[in-house]
Amino acid sequence: MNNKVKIILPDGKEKCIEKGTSLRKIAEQISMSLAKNAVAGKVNGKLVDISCAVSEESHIELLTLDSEEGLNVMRHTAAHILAQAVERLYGKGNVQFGIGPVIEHGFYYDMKCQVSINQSDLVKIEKEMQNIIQENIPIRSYELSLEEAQAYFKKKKQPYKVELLESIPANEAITIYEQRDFSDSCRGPHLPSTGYVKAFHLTKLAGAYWRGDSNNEMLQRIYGIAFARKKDLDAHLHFLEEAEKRDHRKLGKQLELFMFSEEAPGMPFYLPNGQIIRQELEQFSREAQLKAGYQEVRTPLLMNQQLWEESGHWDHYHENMYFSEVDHTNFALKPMNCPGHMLMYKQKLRSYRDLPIRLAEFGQVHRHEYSGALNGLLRVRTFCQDDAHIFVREDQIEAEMEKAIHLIDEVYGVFGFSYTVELSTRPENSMGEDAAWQMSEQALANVLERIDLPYQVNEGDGAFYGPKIDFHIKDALGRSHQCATLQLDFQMPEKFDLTYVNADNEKQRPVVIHRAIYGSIDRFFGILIEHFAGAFPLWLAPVQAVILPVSSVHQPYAAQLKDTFKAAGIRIEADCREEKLGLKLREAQMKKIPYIFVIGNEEEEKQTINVRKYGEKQSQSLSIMEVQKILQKEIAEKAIRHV
RNA sequence: GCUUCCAUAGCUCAGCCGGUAGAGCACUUCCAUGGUAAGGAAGGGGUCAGCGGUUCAAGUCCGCUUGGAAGCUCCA
Repeated sequence: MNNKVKIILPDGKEKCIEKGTSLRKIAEQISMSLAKNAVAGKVNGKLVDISCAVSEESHIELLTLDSEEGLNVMRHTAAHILAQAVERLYGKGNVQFGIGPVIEHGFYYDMKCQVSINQSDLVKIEKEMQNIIQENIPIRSYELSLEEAQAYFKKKKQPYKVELLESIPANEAITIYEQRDFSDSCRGPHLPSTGYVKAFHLTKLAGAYWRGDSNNEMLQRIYGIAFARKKDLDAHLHFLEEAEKRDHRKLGKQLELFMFSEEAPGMPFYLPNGQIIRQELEQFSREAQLKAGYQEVRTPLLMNQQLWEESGHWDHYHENMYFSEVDHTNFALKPMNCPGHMLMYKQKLRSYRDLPIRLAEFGQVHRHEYSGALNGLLRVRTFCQDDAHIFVREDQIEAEMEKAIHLIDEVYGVFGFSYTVELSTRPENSMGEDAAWQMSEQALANVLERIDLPYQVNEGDGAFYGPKIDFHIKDALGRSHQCATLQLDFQMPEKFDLTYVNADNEKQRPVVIHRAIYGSIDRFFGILIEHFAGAFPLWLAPVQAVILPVSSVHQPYAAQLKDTFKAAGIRIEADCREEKLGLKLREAQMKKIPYIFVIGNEEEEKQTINVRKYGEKQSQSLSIMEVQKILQKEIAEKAIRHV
């Protein structure tokens, strides 16, 4: 009998091994360093422990911590070590465990502990985890039948584990992973021993509902991050620090862009500096839209409840709406702009020749969000949408979608955002006929194919009234935000009985495209603050340049310059306080003002300006006209500052 | 909304085991006329988020309210 078996390595090389050889032994045969570094493996694409024996011809892959998959094995083991540490510290039987999966950059474990764990306990737990790693406890696994496993966890008083096992098919064997005093059911794989866990850190503590359902009990969740090297861990901690420095809430306060107040939770107050930026964003969008054939409109904030009942918002959305009763009539603050635009469409008879009609509005909407969901400008209860509704004939859908995509591309390009696109198709409880859905999904796909825009399909993630294309922008720290959206809608025209007269003088139903580019101007502003770390491009900067006279004798020249630049349309200030240049310069830098103009005797004599750009050390003297031209050009081009 | 944590001067924060409030920055005034990231001095500024309780005594301990932060789909 042949007790040899062939294995195929990732590079295509084949090898003959004894039947039943473990992956660890295979690694040893390949190289000592691989044997040392391999933490898990893959047999025919399936993740397995390094101790897994190979008994038939297979594709073999050995994983080290250099691969994402290997790293995730380590993170998973780290989660088990966390559970073990908690159990050691709080006593067996005092902690019930939920799930402990791997997440981006790390892991978490949900548990119910007799005594509640607080932030300062994390240090203690982390120390115990270090001990467990030091002890380098071997991790072994064995299989139990479902019944055996359930009995096992019942005995261990782990009700959540028992519940989890219920959802596993009865014929599947359950793997128990054991590391001395701790054991857990787990799909695996895991590291060979606890000592393989390298750099980790417990980051935060939070509540989490059992199985994510708010009707269930709340467990305590401990989050951790873990990396293959201390260096990677430090880099990630540095990234978190950087993100914190850029936090728009912090910068918003520092740069006096906006504020919040108890009197209106979740509703931003824009301070003069912030309002300038908002206005610029709005104006830029307005100009781009007008060029693209949109007409700007404005609809009331408050409309009667009946309208919202007709539009279907009452049914789907009234829990998120604000109401008010006046003159014995119920009114609602609009959570969306669509119904208003529908009424406008119906204002007169429309011909097929009129379409497409593109109605745009910077519409202020109110939506009641959970208090716990509020987050600076990123999640608010009132915000301004750069909303538009495009009324089209069916045959115009593709062309209009394409135009809208180009507009979005143009706008995002200005901020230096790259983006990815997702096409979401018909969801479960959707309205409308199959044919219409198929036609429209196809239309959207056609457009994306034609303009060669790569996209990902999200099956069943569309709105209940039609499919959509979402745009996700990537900011300077690599984080992704969903902003623009293009949604096809057959329901709204139906509900409002919208029609146009076709060439045969018959009434026809138009299709509506919902379109937003920034999405919420408020949220987009928040994203921009973090993207630029508060150092806005010149066209957005609330103060574009500041004049710093070296001493008070230069104040008249400062005043003259200020007038000149103001007249040229530049937002400029003169800092004429009786302070030293160094102080004024420091303050101007901290306000991230794009240009600093220093003027003294030399400049006044030659009628020049000594210009220093934000973030640069050197400065240069230029004539007034030259400086004015540079700034005007930079503003007109909406150039991005590279700081 | 729920869980945990937090709220002290305009801002950032200190304040131990409960004994009657502190720093830096900012602000005001004065001195200094200063050339590329903080010149010096003096001064004003607090219902310690709000309400209630325990106590001889509460910023501190306990409740409630308000506001804020993190998290609450990533399935052994």
